[in-house]
Amino acid sequence: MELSERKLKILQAIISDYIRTAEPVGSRTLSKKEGLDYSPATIRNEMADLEEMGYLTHPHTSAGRVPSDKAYRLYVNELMDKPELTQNEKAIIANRLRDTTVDFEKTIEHAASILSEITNLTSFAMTPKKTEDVIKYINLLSVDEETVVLMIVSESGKVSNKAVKMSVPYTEESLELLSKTMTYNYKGKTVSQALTNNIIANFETDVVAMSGMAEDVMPNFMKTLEDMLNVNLYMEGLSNIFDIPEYSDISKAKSFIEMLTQKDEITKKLIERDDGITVTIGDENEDSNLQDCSLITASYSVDGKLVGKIGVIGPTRMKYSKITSIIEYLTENLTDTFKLESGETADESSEDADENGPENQGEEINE
Amino acid sequence: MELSERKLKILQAIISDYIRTAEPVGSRTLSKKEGLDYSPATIRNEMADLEEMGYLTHPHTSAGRVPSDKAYRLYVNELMDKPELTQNEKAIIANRLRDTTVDFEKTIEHAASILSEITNLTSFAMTPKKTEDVIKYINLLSVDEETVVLMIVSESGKVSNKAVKMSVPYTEESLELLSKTMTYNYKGKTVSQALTNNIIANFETDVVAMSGMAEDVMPNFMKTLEDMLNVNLYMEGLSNIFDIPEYSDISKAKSFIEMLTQKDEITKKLIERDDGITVTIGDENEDSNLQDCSLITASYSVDGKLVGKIGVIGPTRMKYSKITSIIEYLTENLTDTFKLESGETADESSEDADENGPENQGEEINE
DNA sequence: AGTTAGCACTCCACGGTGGCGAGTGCTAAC
DNA sequence: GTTAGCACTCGCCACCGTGGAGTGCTAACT
Repeated sequence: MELSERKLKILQAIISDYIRTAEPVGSRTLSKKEGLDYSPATIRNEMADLEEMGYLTHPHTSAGRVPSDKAYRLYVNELMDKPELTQNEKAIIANRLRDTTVDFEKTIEHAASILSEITNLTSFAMTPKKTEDVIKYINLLSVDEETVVLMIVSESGKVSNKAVKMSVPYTEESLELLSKTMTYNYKGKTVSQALTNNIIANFETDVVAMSGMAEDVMPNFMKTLEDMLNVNLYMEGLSNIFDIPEYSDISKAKSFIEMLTQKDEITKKLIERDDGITVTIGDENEDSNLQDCSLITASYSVDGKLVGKIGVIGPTRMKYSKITSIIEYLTENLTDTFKLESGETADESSEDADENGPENQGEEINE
Repeated sequence: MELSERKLKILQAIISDYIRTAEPVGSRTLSKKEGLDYSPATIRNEMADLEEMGYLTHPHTSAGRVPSDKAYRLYVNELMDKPELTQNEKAIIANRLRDTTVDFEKTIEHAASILSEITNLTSFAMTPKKTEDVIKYINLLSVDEETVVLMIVSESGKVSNKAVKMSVPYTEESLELLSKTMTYNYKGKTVSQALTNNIIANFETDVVAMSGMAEDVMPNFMKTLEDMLNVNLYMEGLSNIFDIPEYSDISKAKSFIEMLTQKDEITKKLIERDDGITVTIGDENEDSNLQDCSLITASYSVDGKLVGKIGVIGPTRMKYSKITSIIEYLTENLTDTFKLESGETADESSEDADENGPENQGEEINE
């Protein structure tokens, strides 16, 4: 059976009505809609067809129709119109995003919380996976007789460090030599390359003279590199999931929250997802705990390379169009921020962040 | 009215029964208990007295008795016996705690998750408030023509850094001079002292020759110091709160989770709490969302000075005795860890962490 | 052939009812 | 002071019965 013009219209009406009200939609309600000037009976016939085709379901005989995941998929792919955000809405997002005084991590966390507040959904944001980050600079710095600080600076401007207890005496000169040798050996390599290259072995043969120092430093070097690969996940608005009617059942809510709080799992899944805006709806999600939810994620980039993810999780019955627009705009903004400022010095704007007046801060973007 | 020996016995029996079963306790049940060889009627009389004195309540006429917060308080203060953990239980905690390969932050997070798993409650752990941390060392390091890295090392071994974009040209020598001057000025001061001293103003007058560089560096210095004051809060086992019968009501559960996920608020409250083991029961908590819960917190220290907190939140009906012992042991262990290793190099044990065999890892401490 | 009115039917939601069980409070006897 | 006995209270639960919303089908209409 083909999806006639009229069927599409009806389907769209059902979907948007259901998204708005969370109530099954009946034929009478629909027939009163603008642009659907048919009797309830006619609409019922069409709905029966749509149900047969898998676009609608029926909680029980005498209830209205509810869109299926298949219907949402059609809606997202073809039916919905993605509205441009208004200037005002954009200003709210941009202002709040700029209103971060601290570092990169905090900005990401902040972005998640903005997203959650605006959408009234649970949001999350993942810092970039830094596998491809390139080592720029390695330095060892004397702190006291037995402590040095190992410091790794990467092309993306990230600085990682670790205090190292030295078991052998050292001089400023030997420290500098070791720093230079390490920089020479690893500069230009990505973090993951450096890690796979079996660093320690290489070193022992290369620079026998200071093998004692290297023995102290290298394990810490590896650990710091590993640390640099770590991805942080921030989650905000967790309690919003209680607005999903499916989770008014406590045991379901519990297992859902259990799943969401397993950051490692979530992170893995986020990494696997495609870059760009990605929507998965209901049973398109593998995880059984997610089958009543939809996920919208998008990626932002840092320095044009490293890719982080941000997104929301909510009921399949969510405002796909609006939310997609919001996330799109938010990630564009993030990417811009991290291009412009090239690294950590992203905070001159803290003084004039409220130039559009503080009255914008608390507003909410609706509909 | 006095609390006779017999009343205390009955009260204790009710409390421990109720903690175990979560069901109101009736007179018949009690009279069958070891050591309470009175008829139900006698016990009923005593219970009526206890209720009048405020130690028991009554969900409704024909239900058994339930301990009041006042009763729990009495129990915690006087009635309960704090059992020493068995060697096996201690080994489980110690082993799992040692099984952290990474840094300080991760260890704290790990401790929270251990605590949550063992107690089946929601746990949290706060990293120390570093107000009292003493600045040991400040360094500026050239990365490229326009970027330097500012690094602050503290007595407790914590290293903080920040990449700084320089708006004026600089030489290695001027960098070193600035580092030395800063170190000279701030070494020995605590982070909070340094912050209150109006650093920037001081500097402009002192070292006119490099005021351009200082103008770039000082704001970042302040921000980094502020950053050092940040306290991180980790929370684990959030979903365990659904086991509290009070929160089988969705709207209550929602507002509860809302409260718990406001990290700033929670952090503030944790900081305010006394050091050492502290138990607050039900309505002893100011927050209205916490009035059905009890909180047990304890403090651990790092380097003998900085104090962090760790604790659990659960139903007033929790196993106070067991949980107190667990938290006590855990914090002792944490304090030891951070004394021994003095700083960041806390990970040699990663290889032999499972010396007692991996079969211990999954076990749970019951009763 | 497509559309519509009419009607019987289905099923949920909701409020009331009655029996059961657990546990109490009181009284009177031990 | 302790206990047995008994009436009473209340929550829980299962069981209606009714009302409303919405459907599917059929037959009539355009």
